[in-house]
Amino acid sequence: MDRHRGDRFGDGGKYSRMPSRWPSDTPPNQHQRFPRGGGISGSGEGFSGGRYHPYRGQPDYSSAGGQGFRDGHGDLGGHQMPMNAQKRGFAGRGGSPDYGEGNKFAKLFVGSVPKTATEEDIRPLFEEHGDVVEVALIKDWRTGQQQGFCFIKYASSEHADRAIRALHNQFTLPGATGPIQVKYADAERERFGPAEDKLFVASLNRRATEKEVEEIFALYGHVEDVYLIKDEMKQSRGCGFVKFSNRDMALAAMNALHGTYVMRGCEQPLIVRFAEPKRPRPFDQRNAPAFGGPGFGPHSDAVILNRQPEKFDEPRGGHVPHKGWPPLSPQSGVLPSQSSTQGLGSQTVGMGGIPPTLPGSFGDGLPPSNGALPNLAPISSSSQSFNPPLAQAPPSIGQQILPLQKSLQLPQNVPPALPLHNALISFSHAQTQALQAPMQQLGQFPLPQSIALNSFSQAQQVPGLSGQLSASSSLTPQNATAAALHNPLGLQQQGLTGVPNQQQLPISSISQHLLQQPGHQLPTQMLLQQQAQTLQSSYQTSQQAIFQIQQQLQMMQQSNISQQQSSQSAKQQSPWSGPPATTTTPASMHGTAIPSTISAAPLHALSAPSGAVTSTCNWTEHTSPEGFKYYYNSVTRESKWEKPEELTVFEQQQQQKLLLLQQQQLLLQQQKISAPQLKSPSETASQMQVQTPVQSVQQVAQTQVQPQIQPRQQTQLQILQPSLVYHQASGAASHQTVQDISNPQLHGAGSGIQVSQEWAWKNKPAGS
DNA sequence: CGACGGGACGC
DNA sequence: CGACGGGACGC
Repeated sequence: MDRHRGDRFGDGGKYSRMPSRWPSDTPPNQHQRFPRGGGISGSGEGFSGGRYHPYRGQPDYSSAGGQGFRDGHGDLGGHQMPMNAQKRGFAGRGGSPDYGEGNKFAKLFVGSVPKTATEEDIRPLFEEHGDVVEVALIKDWRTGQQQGFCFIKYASSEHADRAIRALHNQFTLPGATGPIQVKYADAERERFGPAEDKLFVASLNRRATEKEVEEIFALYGHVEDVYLIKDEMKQSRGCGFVKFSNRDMALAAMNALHGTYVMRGCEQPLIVRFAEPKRPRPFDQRNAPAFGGPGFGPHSDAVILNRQPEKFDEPRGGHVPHKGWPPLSPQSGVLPSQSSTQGLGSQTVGMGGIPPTLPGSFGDGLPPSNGALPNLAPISSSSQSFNPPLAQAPPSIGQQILPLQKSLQLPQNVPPALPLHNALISFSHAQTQALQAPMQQLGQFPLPQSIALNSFSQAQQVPGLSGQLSASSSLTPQNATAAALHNPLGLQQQGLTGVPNQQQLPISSISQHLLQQPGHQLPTQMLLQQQAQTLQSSYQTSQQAIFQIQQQLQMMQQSNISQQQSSQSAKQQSPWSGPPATTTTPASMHGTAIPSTISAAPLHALSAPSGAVTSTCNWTEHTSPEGFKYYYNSVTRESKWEKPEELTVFEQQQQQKLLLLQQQQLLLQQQKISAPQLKSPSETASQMQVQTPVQSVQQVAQTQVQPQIQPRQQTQLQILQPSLVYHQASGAASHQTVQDISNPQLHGAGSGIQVSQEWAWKNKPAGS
């Protein structure tokens, strides 16, 4: 049909794959058909290009690709939900062969296709990942010139999903200027419900690059896209969009980062919320909650009635950033032109108030160089861009804590209890961290490993430097949890102790110290009550955290299953069946290989808690831009205004689990309490949680009055509860952990750095 | 506070 | 190769 002249790229070179993807998602076979990599034409140098993710090719950390994950639409190849759930009314534009009759096909938009490409150039690549029903190279109907993009129609969305995961940003077609973009066609989007995997992010450091932003968000899931809005001068405007592979990741990130994470050089914590539709029409009923029957618009009374108080769908997280400014990949090297950065740095905050004592305190493995600012480059820094920014970057640590303070005096019409939600959310962070490592080991989790690890090791550092301690104090709890969670996975040893160099104060030792602290001097009463309240008020949020975890666990399980299957079954399978072999153990793991067996058993134990409880619910609550609640099913892609009964039931189950656990703990603790000394305030806390229903919100705010003690409690709890957490693993257990974990953060935050330091100091290794 | 690029429907 | 169809954000 339309072959085209202009053969710009004479070389028969095929697709040049982005380097980093090489190991993981190359289908075993099919190589012959589509020689990739090979001696590829260097043309596809994606790095300098202005597009996002020019860096994706960097070898450093992003090892595993985005595959192995169910994507936002909740499909994991194979099992599928009865498609019938697909709404008929709107979704399928009736009549069309494409959309009628089951809506099977899925059309993808493919961008960055060389205008000279032919179908023969394109099709094979996509056939590697699914049944291609059609390839449509779009060209201007007048000039006949190709437009540089095409549409690929797959037999089903599962195939399409696979293709997206495998190809988006992963290949550069010969002659193209950047990697191909693979996503659902606009026209398809409305069939798949709201894309709630995209976040709007503001309060970013204007000097931050897309990469840096990605690194922050990558802790919570696979970041597919980062776009920073820039002014005419190409300068970032401090806000942008982060797109995840699915909404759970997005939610996790939002939970953790919003209102808490302060980028270095910034005074305000990040604003993170679901992005509103790009199109001028914000919330057309046709798109998202499209169903619900006639007269069921956002403005109908029904909806309003359905509206709920404020469920913190967009909570603020107790996230304690790994480090204010992620250590950038070493090789990212230097900006050639320093000149271009003239005026920069001006808007960045000075070091106001924060002691400039933590030069080397950031990743990089740099030993904390005492006091010197020497390695702090002057303003010109931006060239070195990566370490130097410290120059004007006040110790992120301090900043990271500040946000928490701020969150305590939260602006918006948020109930005073809200701040404590931080706690829970931090859980999701810790959880994420905990789960990441294992998953990465499995090669299933597309997160920058180095980041997670760094977070760990950094937290462990807790060196004598007081300044850093503040950070440590806030990080430790999370890591403690992470560690705890690692345990059941058998990962703790590797994951934590496997970083001997940096680990100056292993969690275990911390815990021990904490345990050794006399605990009865605590004015616990109020605290406990407050905690109790926290428990209550944060239930909703915890639900989310729990849900996320369960999701992740599920994914892990599924991954394992598929792995097993794939390893058992013949190697010659459909190119797109099953995940890639995950044998490669990244060198970055400090040579600590994790037994491949870790996953299965413990995980099952985790996600198969006491009894046959529903582990997940595909329904999740969302808030439309207008503020109306609606519900979206990640599997069926249905969305509706009314709360699905499934969800209600699910929540009830979770609630029950919670209560159950509480009771168990109550018993457990009553026993202990009867003992001579009250050694564990946290126990009492749990007790109180049960006994004290709802306290006046005011008290919550006062929580911060008792800073130093919190950490102890927290850690203690960690130790006391592990069994519960592991074996019950129910949402309740998780919740518990979360809650307790959070406190130290809040308190540390509330009282500022000194407190944190104090705490850290007080808990320093025995000798002192 | 802030809000969207890059290419978006051929035959 | 066809073309949903209610009811209209809010600065």
